[in-house]
Amino acid sequence: MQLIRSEPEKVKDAMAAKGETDVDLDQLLSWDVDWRETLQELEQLRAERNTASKEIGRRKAAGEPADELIQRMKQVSQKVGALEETTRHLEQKIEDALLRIPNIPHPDVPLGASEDDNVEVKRWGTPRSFGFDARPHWELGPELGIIDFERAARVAGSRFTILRRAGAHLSRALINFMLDLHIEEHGYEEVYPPYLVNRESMLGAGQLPKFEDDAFLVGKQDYFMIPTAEVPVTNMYRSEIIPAANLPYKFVSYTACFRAEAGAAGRDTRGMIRQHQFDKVELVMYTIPEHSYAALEKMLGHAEVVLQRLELPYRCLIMCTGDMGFAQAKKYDLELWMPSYDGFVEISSVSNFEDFQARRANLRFRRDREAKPEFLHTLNGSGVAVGRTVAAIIENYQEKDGSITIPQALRPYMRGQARISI
RNA sequence: GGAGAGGUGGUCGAGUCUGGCUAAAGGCGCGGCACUCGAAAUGCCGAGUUCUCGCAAGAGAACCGUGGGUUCGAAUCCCACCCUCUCCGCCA
Repeated sequence: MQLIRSEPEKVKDAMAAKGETDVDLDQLLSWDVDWRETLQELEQLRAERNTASKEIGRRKAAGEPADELIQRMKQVSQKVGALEETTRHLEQKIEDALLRIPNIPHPDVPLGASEDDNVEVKRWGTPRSFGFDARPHWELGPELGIIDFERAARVAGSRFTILRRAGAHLSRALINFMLDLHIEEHGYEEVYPPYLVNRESMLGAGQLPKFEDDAFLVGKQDYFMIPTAEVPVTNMYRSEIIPAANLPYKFVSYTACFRAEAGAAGRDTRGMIRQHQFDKVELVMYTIPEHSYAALEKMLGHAEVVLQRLELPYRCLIMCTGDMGFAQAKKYDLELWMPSYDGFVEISSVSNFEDFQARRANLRFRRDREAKPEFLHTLNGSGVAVGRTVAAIIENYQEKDGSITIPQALRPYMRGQARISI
C-alpha cells in the first residue's frame, strides 16, 4: 500500500505490463484517504473514551457520582461503533483490491504480451535424429504396458494416468534421483508437507484470490489440494520472524500436485503432459532481499543439472512481463525437447517472488537483535516435474523396436536396469 | 466420535472466580553497564508487534488462539469457531 501511495505510476505500469485490469488504482487511493480520515476520528474518540473510563473507575472507587459521565460515554461508544463499522468496511475493500494487484516485474524482464515475446537465453543438448519414425509416449507407454490411460479414465476420469511396472518404477527412480541430487549436492533440506492446505496458505502463496478456479477444494473444511509443494513450504514459516543468520533456507520437497486445469480444456489432451495429478520435486528458498537474484540464478542451475544428468535436450527462456504470471517478479522456464510435439515442453519454472509472497504470508526476518523486522524474499522452482520427465525419457530414449533405454544416471535407482522392453 | 483440561510476551508462568489502577507480576533466556586480569556469580538498567498523525522529538490507537456479543470500560463475563493436551472408542 505504501508503494501505491508513493509511486502509483510505477504500479500502474507494472499492471499494464502484466495485462492486469482488475483493480482501479485511483479508486483504491481514494478509499485509502477515506480510511485514514475515519481512522483518525475513530482513534480520537477511543482515546477520549479511555480517559473517561479511567475517570469513571476513579470516581466509583472514591464514591463520587459518575452517572452523567457514563451517559456521555454511551454516546461516544455508539459513535465509535459506527466508525469501526465504516473503517472495517473500507479495510475490506482495500485489502481485496491489494490482493489483486500483481507483483512488479524486475527491470530486466522483457516487456511483452504473450509467450511469443519470451526470450530464449540458452539451449543445451541436441535433439536426437532417430533414423526412424519417433513415436509419442502415449503410444509407446501403453504398448510397453507401463502407462495405462484407459483404466485411469475408468477409475478417475480424463487427465489421469496409471503408471505400471517399469513406468511406476521409472517415476519413483526419478523422484529419488532428483531428491538425492538436491539434498546431497545442492544442500537443500528435505521437506514432506501436507497435500491439503487451508485458505490462508493459498492466499499466502498468491494462489488466491485470483486462481481459485484452478485449485481443487475439498469438503466443507475449506481445504485446498496443493497445486504445488510451493504452497505448504512457503507457508511453513508464516508470521514468523527469522534471524538473518539462519537464512537462506533451502527446501526440496517431493509431492503430488493437483490442478483443475480449468482454463485448459482441449489442450494437451493426449498423453501425460497435462494432468489433474502429477508428481513434482520442488525447490523453495527464503533469502534476504539482496541475495534473491543471485539465488535465482543458482536455483535455475540446480534445475538444469537434473536435465543435464539425464542427458535430455532443453532450452531456457526468460519469461516476458505478459506471460510470467501474477506473483512473480522474474521467471525462467526450462523446456524439454519432446519429439511428439516436435518442440519444447515446459518442465520447470524458476521464479523470484521478491517480497510478494512474504507480504501475504507475513514472512519476516531480522538483520540483528535491534533491527526492525523486514519482509524476506522467496523463490521457487521445479526441480523438476516428474510426469513430464517420464514422458520425455520415453520419447527421447526410444529405440526402433519400441523399447526404452534408461538414462545412465537413473540406473542405480532402477536396480541396474538398462532397458524397458515388452 | 465420547469425556475432560487448556491456549497470555523469546520461553515458562501468574492474572480470569470478585471487569477499571495490566502492555500485562515473577522466573528463565536475551542486550547493555558495573564488579573482575578475564570468566562465573552478583547488582543495576533495557528490550514486543502493527497502524495513524508528525520533518522530527513525540502523541495516540489496536493487539492476551480467531471472530462476534454484553458493558461507560473486557485478558477477565457470554456465544460460536480453530488449535493443543489427557483418557476412552475406532482406524492405516
